[in-house]
Amino acid sequence: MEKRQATIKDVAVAAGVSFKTVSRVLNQEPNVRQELQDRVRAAAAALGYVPNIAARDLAGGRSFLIGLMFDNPSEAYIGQAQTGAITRCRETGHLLIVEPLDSADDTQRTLDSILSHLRVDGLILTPPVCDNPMVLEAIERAGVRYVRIGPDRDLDRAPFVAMDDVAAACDLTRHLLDLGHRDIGFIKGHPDHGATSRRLEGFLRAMTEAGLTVAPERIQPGAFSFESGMEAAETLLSGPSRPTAIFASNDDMALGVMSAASRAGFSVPGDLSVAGFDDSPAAQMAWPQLTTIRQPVAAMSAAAVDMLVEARAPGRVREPIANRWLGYQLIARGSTAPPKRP
Amino acid sequence: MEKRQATIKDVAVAAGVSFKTVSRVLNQEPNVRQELQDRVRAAAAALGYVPNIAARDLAGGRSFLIGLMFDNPSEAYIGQAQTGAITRCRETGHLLIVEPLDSADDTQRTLDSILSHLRVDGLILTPPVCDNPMVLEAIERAGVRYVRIGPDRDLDRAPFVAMDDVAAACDLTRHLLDLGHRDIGFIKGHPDHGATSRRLEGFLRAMTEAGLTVAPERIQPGAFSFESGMEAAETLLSGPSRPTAIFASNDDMALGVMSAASRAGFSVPGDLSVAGFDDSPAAQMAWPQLTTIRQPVAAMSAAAVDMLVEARAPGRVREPIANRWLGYQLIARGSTAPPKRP
DNA sequence: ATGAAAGCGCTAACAC
DNA sequence: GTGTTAGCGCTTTCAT
Repeated sequence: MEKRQATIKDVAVAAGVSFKTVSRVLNQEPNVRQELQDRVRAAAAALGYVPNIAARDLAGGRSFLIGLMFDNPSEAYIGQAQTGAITRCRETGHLLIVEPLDSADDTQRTLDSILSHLRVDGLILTPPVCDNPMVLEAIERAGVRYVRIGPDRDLDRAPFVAMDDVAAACDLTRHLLDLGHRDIGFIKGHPDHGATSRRLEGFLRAMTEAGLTVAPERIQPGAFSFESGMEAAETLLSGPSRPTAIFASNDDMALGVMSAASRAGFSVPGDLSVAGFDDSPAAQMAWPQLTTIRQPVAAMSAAAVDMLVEARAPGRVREPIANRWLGYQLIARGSTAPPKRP
Repeated sequence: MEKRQATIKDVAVAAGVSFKTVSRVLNQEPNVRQELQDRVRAAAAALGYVPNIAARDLAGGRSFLIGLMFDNPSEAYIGQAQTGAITRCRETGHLLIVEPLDSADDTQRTLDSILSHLRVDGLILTPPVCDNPMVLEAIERAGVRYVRIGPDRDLDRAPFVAMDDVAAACDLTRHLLDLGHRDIGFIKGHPDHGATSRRLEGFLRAMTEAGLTVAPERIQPGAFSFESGMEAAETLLSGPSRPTAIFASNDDMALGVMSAASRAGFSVPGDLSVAGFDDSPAAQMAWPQLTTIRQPVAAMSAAAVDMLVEARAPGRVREPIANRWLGYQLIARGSTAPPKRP
């Protein structure tokens, strides 16, 4: 059988101080002499002391639990989000609770029930739940603090961590420019999504910075679907002159572009370079593989944990959490190459 | 701001009893008159009372946290396991904690650290961590109760929930027999895996029950890999007489069989029926789609939660947890059909 | 069958 | 700077 876990009092006795001083050291509160801090830490280490979460919760109102709420069709995305969150949680002494939501049964009652039993210091929401009004309302009603990952709407409603879509689109466009492309088509995303305008903005900025102007017909509407990418590509490739590269606002549309291109007799990347966005699993299955932008999912959820934990640090006033914009990763693969005719 | 959460005392006042009686009702302890039970429950419901987990933990030593530890390459498997576990956790008032392990950094120190901070009522282990000796030792050292899902080795070491491989293999064989097959080849799995012999046993049992004898050359070795399936199929299909169906001990090998068959000029299922095991994602992507056995992953993790929760029910002596064998699902798809020549 | 008292391990106010 | 005194909300004794 196990020996009884050491408590804060055991540490206090071993260090020759009052147990309150131990508490101060553990919580990094000010007003403890360096010498005592060292003694306390040494004693804690020697005893293998681990604070009792339940007691800290009961007395201090902090559960040291972080919740991850999701309702995402992509298992891979969830896996990355969990990994990133748990890694940071371990560093901060928190535990990660998962709360998968099944859009089917998410009645208001179910949500309220889940939330009333949930006792976390903060909740992380991934897309698309992070944009679900009913969920957000339930969480706010329950008075739980939350951080959204890559939200699409209502950016002022709550703190979030997101990828810098503008910079990423800018960078991806520069990749095409560096390859030698000058005439680049762009396919917009679904108009309801916030990312749509940000990606367009990044594209235009890079083009402008390169001293290029973009003809209006080079910018086609899309809807983030394979079909919409195909249709847009047909339009872009049918005119009297055609672009040497197409930047689709996501991978699904980029795949549609590749399909339309091959049907029209153009080879990728020989006759046409194609770039996507998201690095979805399909991006690697396509042939040639898609050049795209990968979201830093693990880093985003890790950052979300940080934001939540910091917001509840001892002696912290309840001030608003600042949003964070994280870097992305440009994945250059086979679907982009220098244009044949300069 | 939120109103203060109702406590057990509020419920007691509302119900006109002592708060200890409320505690008894909530914990389903004996010795409370039915009338009082009803009154307490009504009061609790009216106040929207939810027990404080931290307080229960501190006083009673139960955290109402269940941990799910995994290190599994298959995101889909993990997703199902999580869904099944969380569903049951919600019913029992528990929270689910995830502990992904990264085989790379699982030093003994890391494991001990993780486990010392983990404060759960029980741990669920999925394959392959559930067969990792270092992990099991660390958990036992930490004195944490655990249940394994689909373990492969050391079945007596700790309670587990598993699929009945023998029955499933038996059933899948019967499916082939019912289709009219009499000469069936079998490809064994990797010799190190416990499932290997169980699946063979099920196959042989069904054949025997059908009054058939199996020639030794109809049973080929394999290693659960695509290549080993291919090689085994080449052997099975090259002899003077060939089976009309092949039962591979997992999907990867079944896919190898299909590949070898088409290379040898046999069509599936026209000339040869092929059955696999596992219902891996690839089983649906193949053409024709694979007839196979699906493991009840979600049901298994739900059962694991049950076993853990029941073991800690109030007034429960610490008696051993009984293992559970769960049903499987036979997924009949296009790769199996009646034989051409009877 | 019910209630009263004690205390789980810690943090939050206060003292000194 | 450091220690003391109260609880947090519940379960556990132990009375009755």
